[in-house]
Order: sequence, then C-alpha cells, then structure tokens
Amino acid sequence: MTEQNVPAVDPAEDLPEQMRVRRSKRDRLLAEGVEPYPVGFERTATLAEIRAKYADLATDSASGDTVGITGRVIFVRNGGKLCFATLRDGDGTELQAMLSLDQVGAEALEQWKRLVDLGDLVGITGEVITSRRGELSVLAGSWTMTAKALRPLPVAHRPLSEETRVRQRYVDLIVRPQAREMVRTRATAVRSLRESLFARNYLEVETPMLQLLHGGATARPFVTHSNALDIDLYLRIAPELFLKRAVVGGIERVFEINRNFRNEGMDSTHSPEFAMLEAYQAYADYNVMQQQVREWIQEAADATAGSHIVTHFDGTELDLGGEWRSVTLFGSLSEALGEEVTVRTDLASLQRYAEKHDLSVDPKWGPGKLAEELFEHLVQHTLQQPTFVRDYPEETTPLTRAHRTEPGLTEKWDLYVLGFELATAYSELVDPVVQRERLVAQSLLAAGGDAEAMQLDEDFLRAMEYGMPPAGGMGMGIDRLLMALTGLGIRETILFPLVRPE
RNA sequence: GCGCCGCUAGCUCAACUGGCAGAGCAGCGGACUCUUAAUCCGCGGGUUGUAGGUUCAAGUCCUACGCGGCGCACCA
Repeated sequence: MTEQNVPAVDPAEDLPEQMRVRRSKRDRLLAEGVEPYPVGFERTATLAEIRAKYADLATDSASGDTVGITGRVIFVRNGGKLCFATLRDGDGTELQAMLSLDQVGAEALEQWKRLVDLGDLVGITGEVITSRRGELSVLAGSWTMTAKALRPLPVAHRPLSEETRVRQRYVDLIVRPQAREMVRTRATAVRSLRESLFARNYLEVETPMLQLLHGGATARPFVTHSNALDIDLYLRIAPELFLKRAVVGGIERVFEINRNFRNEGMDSTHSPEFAMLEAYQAYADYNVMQQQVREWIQEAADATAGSHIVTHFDGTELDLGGEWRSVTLFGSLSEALGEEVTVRTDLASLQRYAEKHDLSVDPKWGPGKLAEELFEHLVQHTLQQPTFVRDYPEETTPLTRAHRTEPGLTEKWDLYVLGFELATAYSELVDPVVQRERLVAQSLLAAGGDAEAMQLDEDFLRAMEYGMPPAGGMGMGIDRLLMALTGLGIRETILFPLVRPE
C-alpha cells in the first residue's frame, strides 16, 4: 500500500472502502464549489424521446440539435481524451453520453473521470450525434452531477439475491428491468380493472379499513388501538359488509380496490396485506359475475400483454382467451376419483376415498368439508388453465345463498388458475332472518361456543333488514391477478412486501 | 410451530476429508479520442450472520440464537 494509492478518505469512518471513496468524492465536489445535489437540471428530452426522434440518424453524423438529458450512469468506458457512459432514465431507456476533450474541455473531462461513479445521477447538455460505430449519443458540451450516489451499485449482469431484491426494492428497480416492468404491468392491470368496472356502470367507493368488528371473511385480524376513542380496532379482513350496506342504500353496482389485512401465514401465495377487488351488482347472480370476471381479466390481459395469451417472465405462455372451463366441485372431484360423488355422498365413503389417496382426515370434518379437502388434494393443483369451480356444500359456505335447484349446495364459484385461487363469487344471501341465524352460528363457533365472546355486526344486520336486493358479489386478489399475468410469486408482484426486520 | 438447506469482499459466488480465505464484476493508481459488461499494466479490499464450544489448528465439526429459502402444519 503506497501513499499514492490511498484515497483521501477519513480512515476513522467505519465504512466499506467504496462508500468512503464516494463520500470523499462528494466532499471534493463541495470543495470545488460544485453542488452534488443541485435543485434541478434543465432536461429538454427524455432518452426515449431522443431514441424515437433520431432513430434514423446515420452513423458518424451530427444532428445539429442540442439537448439536455438526465439519467443514472450504469456503464462507464473512460479513455484518455474521450469518455463514454451509458445513461438510463426513468422508463428504463438507455442512451450513450460522450465526453470529449475538445468539446467539454480539460477541466470538465478531468472532473468527470475523477468524480463520477457507476450509479450517479448526471445531467448532460450537448449535441445529439452518432458515434463512428453508429451508437446514438449525446456529445457533452457540459455535464452536471444531479445526485451523487454514496453506495455502489450491485453487479448489473448477475441477479441480485431474492432477499436483497425484496428488502431493497429500490436497488432491484435500478438494476433489473423486470422489476420496473412489474410496476408498470401492475399499474396497467389495476387501471384496466377500474376502467372495465366503470364501463359497466360500477361506482368505486372506499370503505373503512379500521373497523369495530371484522367481518366478511374468516381470518384472524390485526388489532390496533384508537387513542381518541380508547377502543381497540381491527384492520379489515374484507370490505364485504360495508359494500353490501352500500347496495342496501341503492348503490346498485359498487366496487372497491384496496388492501385487506390478514394476520396469518405468509408464503408464495399469501401476503399479510393484499390488494383485493370486491364488486357487487344488484339483480345479478353468480352466473353474471362469472361472465364479468372473465371479461375483466381478459381485458386486463389485453391491457398488459396486448393479447389474451400472456407470456410469463420465464417465457411460458398462458392462454386466457375464449370461454373458460366451468365445472362443479363434485363433478371435478368425481372425475378425479373415478367414482361418482355428490353432496349426498356419505362421510364413510368419502373417508375411504381420502384413505385411498393418502389424505389425513380430521374427525371434526363433515362430508362437505371432507369433499372440499379431497378437491384441494386431488384437483386444485391440476387447474392450470383458468377454471371456474362451482356449487359448494352449504356446510362449508353458510353465508351464501342456497342453490336454486340443487339441495345442499350453494351458489358459489372459485376461479382457479396456475393451481391457485384467483377469484370467488356468490349469489349473495340477502334474507336478513337467515343471515342473522347463520352469523350467530358463525360467531358462536368463532368464540368457541361462548355467547359472551360472540361478535355480531348488529349494524350490518340492521341494514339488511331494510332490504338488500338480490345481488351477485365477487372478490379477486389483485396480487394474484398479477401472478397469473406474469407467472411470478406474490412477493414479486408487491412493490414493497412486508419483510422481517434485518 | 416442525423439518431440511443456506448466510464468505460493495454485488454474485468458490474454497475437497478441519491445514496460509479466493475469483469475476465493482473500487484505487496509471495508459488510451470511438467504446458497447471497453481494453492493457499495477494495487488495495474480509469480525466467513451472531454468541459460545471442541481442536495444535474451524469458513468447514458441535450447541444456541438471528435472517432467508423450500417442504409440512396452521390458515382460506
């Protein structure tokens, strides 16, 4: 280690070498009277605009046009009197900047070589030209540091570890085009859903996330506390009970796209906070919702992929076009078992099938629950193409309207794709007397039979007693829609997923 | 909650059966006016996740803990 090779940094600072070097470059900028974080930069064109406008500029020629561009330095190729840098700006477009001794001058060129690192944000003002090799470039007349990066960029050509991608998404976004693409795809899909619903005269509302009682689904909630009211509140597990209140009030087509919170396990298809579309339509039923959901998803595929055939990031294709397969729960189960089973098949027979297929059975399960477990064990993972699975046992769906022709069943479907549940819909139960009976039973169950611990949403029941029109209702996981469109895990579809503290 | 696998330089990864911690990129010094993950010469960079233990000797073996991944369970 010779004295000359030691960068002028404070050795007392306990930082990695590269961070000390960058801090010292920031100091040098300040010492030379250059602001490392100036208030702005006069950008006259985005890199994409320049690429579009000068796409036909001949090799080794000059346009005569001067522009101001900005971007993050992602590659540097410095020579003695001529430097090249690849800049990338917000939409991911890259463009080459050139700094030559005769154009930018000795001092500016020297500063560039001495003070600019990979990852810095810079502004370049100069002429649009093409290099001798034909690369579209901006030949700098001047350059400006717009934000000095104090941390080194990770290697651009090797993938970040999955953990770093999730924990430091900002870095992931900088280095990985796919990460930026995911953000755009998600925004496009959500926008498409809103437009699909607006086009069908649905109104978008926002209902409480802080709730006195949590309802509308079966899940463990997060608990929080209001200081003003001095009461505990729940983060909602579903918006359902408020959206139904809106339908009672005459908002006949209503939807909400927002977050739900469930205090349960996290895995590749479950996130504690997840975005959900829930929609209700008066005088519709689960058949109507089935048609609509298919259309909304196909419209989202069109918006994001330009086709009903979506290409996943691993290159595989998923065809979301046309009519989708529609089966019944018991029909699909019968097919998988090779034996006819219905909602009337007795428990002992179902237990024999379970044993035959190595499914361990909880003795508390009734025949309906066991049939659903068999479905999940045998059928669910086979449903890669979008498939509606219809008509669930009353036993497992007590809050759903009874099937209009099939005793013992309810009018509910689940939509499966890639082996996971993407959406669900119901012909809603709107009889307030039956609704109360079922809710009381559910609440008692949740409270372990303790009537004192039972939580019943009396206000919701009061609303229902004013009369809710017959309605179809649906819910779809937004994150899961993005999983279907991209083939990625749920944590890749969420920009900043919850992670344990480092 | 249980089991298995992993955690090594800024990043991505090597290091055989316990025997001097390495590479590529990045960084630092130098050369280069047409490069494209530039090239060439030279150099530095480590509390091997944390805390203990075994051993002459631990990245490597043992124990506990932390974080991550996968599977199971829970959960819809």
